[in-house]
Amino acid sequence: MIDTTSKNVPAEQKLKDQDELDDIISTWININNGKRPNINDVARLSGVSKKTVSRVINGSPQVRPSTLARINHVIKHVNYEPDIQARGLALNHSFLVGLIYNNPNPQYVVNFQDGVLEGLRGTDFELAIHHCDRNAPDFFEQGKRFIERHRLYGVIMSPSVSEDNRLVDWLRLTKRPFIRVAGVQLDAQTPMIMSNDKQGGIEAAHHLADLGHTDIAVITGRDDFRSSQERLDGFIIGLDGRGLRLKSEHIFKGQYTQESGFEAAEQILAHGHRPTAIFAFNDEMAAGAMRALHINGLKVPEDISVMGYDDFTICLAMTPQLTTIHSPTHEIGKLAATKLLSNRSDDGYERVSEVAPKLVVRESTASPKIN
Amino acid sequence: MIDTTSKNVPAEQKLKDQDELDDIISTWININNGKRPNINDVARLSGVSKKTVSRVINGSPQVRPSTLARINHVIKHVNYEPDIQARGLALNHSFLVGLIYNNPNPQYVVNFQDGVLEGLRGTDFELAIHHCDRNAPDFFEQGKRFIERHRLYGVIMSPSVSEDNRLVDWLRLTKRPFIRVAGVQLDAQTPMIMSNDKQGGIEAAHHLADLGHTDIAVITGRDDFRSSQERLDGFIIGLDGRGLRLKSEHIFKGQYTQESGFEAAEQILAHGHRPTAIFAFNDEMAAGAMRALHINGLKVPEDISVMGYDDFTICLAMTPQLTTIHSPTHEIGKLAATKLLSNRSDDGYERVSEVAPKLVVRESTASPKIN
DNA sequence: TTTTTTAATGACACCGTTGCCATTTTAGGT
DNA sequence: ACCTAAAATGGCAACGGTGTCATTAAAAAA
Repeated sequence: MIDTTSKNVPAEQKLKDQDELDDIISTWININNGKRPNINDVARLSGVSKKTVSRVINGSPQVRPSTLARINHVIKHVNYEPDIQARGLALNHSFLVGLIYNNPNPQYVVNFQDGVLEGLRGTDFELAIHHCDRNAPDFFEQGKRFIERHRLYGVIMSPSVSEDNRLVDWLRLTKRPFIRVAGVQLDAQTPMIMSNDKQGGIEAAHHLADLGHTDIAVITGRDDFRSSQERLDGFIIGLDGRGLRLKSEHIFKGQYTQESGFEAAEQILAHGHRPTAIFAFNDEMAAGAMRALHINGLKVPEDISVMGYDDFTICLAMTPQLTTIHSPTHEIGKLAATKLLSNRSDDGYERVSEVAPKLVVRESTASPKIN
Repeated sequence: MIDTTSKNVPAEQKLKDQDELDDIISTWININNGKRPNINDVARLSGVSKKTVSRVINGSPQVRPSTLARINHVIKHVNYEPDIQARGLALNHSFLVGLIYNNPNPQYVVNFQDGVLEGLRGTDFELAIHHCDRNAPDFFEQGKRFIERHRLYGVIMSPSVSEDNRLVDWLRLTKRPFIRVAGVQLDAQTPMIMSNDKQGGIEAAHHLADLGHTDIAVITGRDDFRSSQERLDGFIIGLDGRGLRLKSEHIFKGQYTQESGFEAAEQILAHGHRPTAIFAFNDEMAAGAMRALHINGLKVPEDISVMGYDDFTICLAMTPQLTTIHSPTHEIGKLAATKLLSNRSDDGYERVSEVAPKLVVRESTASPKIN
C-alpha cells in the first residue's frame, strides 16, 4: 500500500498521483458532458465520502491538509458549486436576504439596494426585495409571508418599515437575524444602523445660522416617518447652539413630496413676514419650494436661501444647485448587509452602528441681504 | 367499512366525519404547537399519501372532488404552505425570478422593479435583483453566476443588458425562460417586450413640428443603448412626415446624464444659429439643458422649447414643467413578469408584446416666436 | 513497541418535495 | 354480478446537501 498522505512519500510518487487524479478528472468531465457536478461526484473523484467534501465546503478545520488540497483541486477543476437549495433544505433556511422598504424616493431605494448588493457580493447570499405599503391593511401579513415563504435567512428593513414593531417582534420570535436602519436609535437590544438625523438637523441649523440667518422656516416631512421629527429636533438644538430659536409659526408641514414642498412654500410666502431661509427636510420638497419661489419672482439665494436633505442627484438638476445634508445611503446599505451576515458567526459586535450625515454646500444658500 | 366518499352516504354521516376531521386537526395543532406543517402532516391528517397531497398542491386534475375537498380543508386549517426550497430541489429550479439591469436612472429601475413585483404577486415566485455594469470585464461571468447559483427559474433583462447576446445565447442554451425588454425588436424568435422608442421619437417630432418648429436640435443618449438610435430614427421619420428634416449639425451627443445635457446645450448655444427647440432623449438631459439655457438668459418656452423622454418625476420639478414622452415602465415590468410565468404553461403566446409611448404636453414647449 | 488520546473520516438518516410506475378503486359495459 | 377500462391513489427512490454518531487513522504517552 502506498500512503499518499505521508510526508515520506518521494516527490515523484506524489507527482504521479497528481497526474492520475487529473486523468480521472478529465475522464469524468468527458463522460459527464455539461452536467453540473454535485457533492457525490466530487467525493467519488477525490476518493473520500461526501461528508468530507461537505466539511471542505463549510471550511471545517477537521480536514487533513493533504485531503483538503486534493478535494479543492477536484472542486476547482470540475467547477463544482454546492446547490444552494439543497443546502437550505438541510439547514432549514434559504440563502436569501430580504430587503423590506417603503421609502417613496427612487434614488434612496436604489442607492440602498446597491449598497446591500455590494455588501452581499462574494457571499453565498442573494437579495430578494419587497416594496410594501406600510399603511396597507395587510402590511404585516404580506411581510410575514414574504419572509416565511422562502424561509429568508435574514431581513433588512429601511425606514419607515424599520419602525414597525409588529414585524420586529415577530422576527425576534422566529429568531431570524435582522437589521433595522433608522434615523434614530430605536432600542438598544436589537441590531440597527442609525443615520443620525438629529445630527443632520443640527448641521443644517449651524450652516444657516453661520451665514447670518435668524429668521428661518422649515418644511417638515411625513408624520409617520421618525426622520421628520428627528430632523426637526436637531434643527432646534442646532439653532439653540447659536442662540437662536425656531418660531412655531415657521414650521410648515410637508409630505416629503415635491408638491407638498411647493404648497408649503406658497404658504410661507402668503404668511406676511418672510423668512430669509427655508430648510426643507428632503431635496424633493426643496425642489418644490424653489419652484414656488421662482414663480413668485423670488431669487435663490439672493432673496431667500433654500436647503434640502438627502443629497440626491436632483440637487444638481436645480438652478441654483441645492445645498443639502448628505445622507450616506449606499454605505448604510452595505453596512447593513455586512452586519447581518457577520451576525452569523455571532458574538460581540456593536448593536448600534452609527453613520454621520454631512453638510454639502452648493449654490442655494448665502448670507441674507442686509436691509 | 363506511365509505365516506360515496354519494349515498346520508347527510348526517358526512357531517359527523367532518367533525371528526376537525377534531383530529385541532388535536394535531395542539400537539404540534407552532411547528410549520409539512406535506407528511397534511397527508396523515387527511388520510391519504403525500403524493396525493402533492397532486392537490400542483392542481392536478386527477384527484376526486371529495378527496380534494378534504385535503384542502386540512391545508387551510393547519395553514400549510409547501416548502419552496424542497420543491425547487425536486424540480431542479428555484422559485426565484432574476431581474438583471444596468439602467442608470433610479426611477426607471424602481418603476420597473415595482412592475415586476406586481406581476409576481400572488404567485409562488420571489424577485432577486442583479444590478450590473455591462462594461465590466466580468459582466457575463457575474450574470451567469447570478443565474446559475440559485438556479433561477427565469430571467428578465432590461436595456441595455437585454441587448447583450452573450447572456441571451447562454440562457437559450440552459433552456431557462427569459424575457427581454428593449426599445426595439431584437429578434423574432425570443420573447420580448418592446417599448417602441421609434414611435416615441415620431411623436416628439410631430409635436414640435405641429407647434411650428422647423429648426430643432436633438441631444442623443449613450451610444451603447439602442434606445438612443431608435429615438433618433423615429424623430427623423416624424419630421419627414411633416416635410421637415433634421440637419446633421443639429445632432448633439449626450450620455443620458444631466451633466451631458448641460454641456450639449452649451454647445448648441455656442453654435451660432440657434434652433427654436431642443429634443433631449431623456428627462435628465433635458433638465441639464434647461439649466444651461437658464444660465445663458434664455427663457423656456418663450425663447426656446425643450422636451424630454421618459416622464419621470423630475419633469414636475422643473420650472417650467417638462413636456415629454411617457414610457410605461411600470406596465412593462408587470407585463414582463406575467409573460415570463405564462410561458410556463408554454404554447402559443405572442413572442413580442409592444407597449406604446405617449406624448405628455406640459409647459416647456410652445410655438416659436415669429421674428 | 504498545497503549491511550485525539484528529480524520465515513455511514446513514433526514430535510420536504416530485417523478415514475405499480396498485387499488371506481365507473361503464355486458 | 362480473369483467374491463379508466381514474385515483400509493410506494419508493430521487433531488443534493447536512447532522449525529460510530469508526478508523495518526499522534502522543507509556
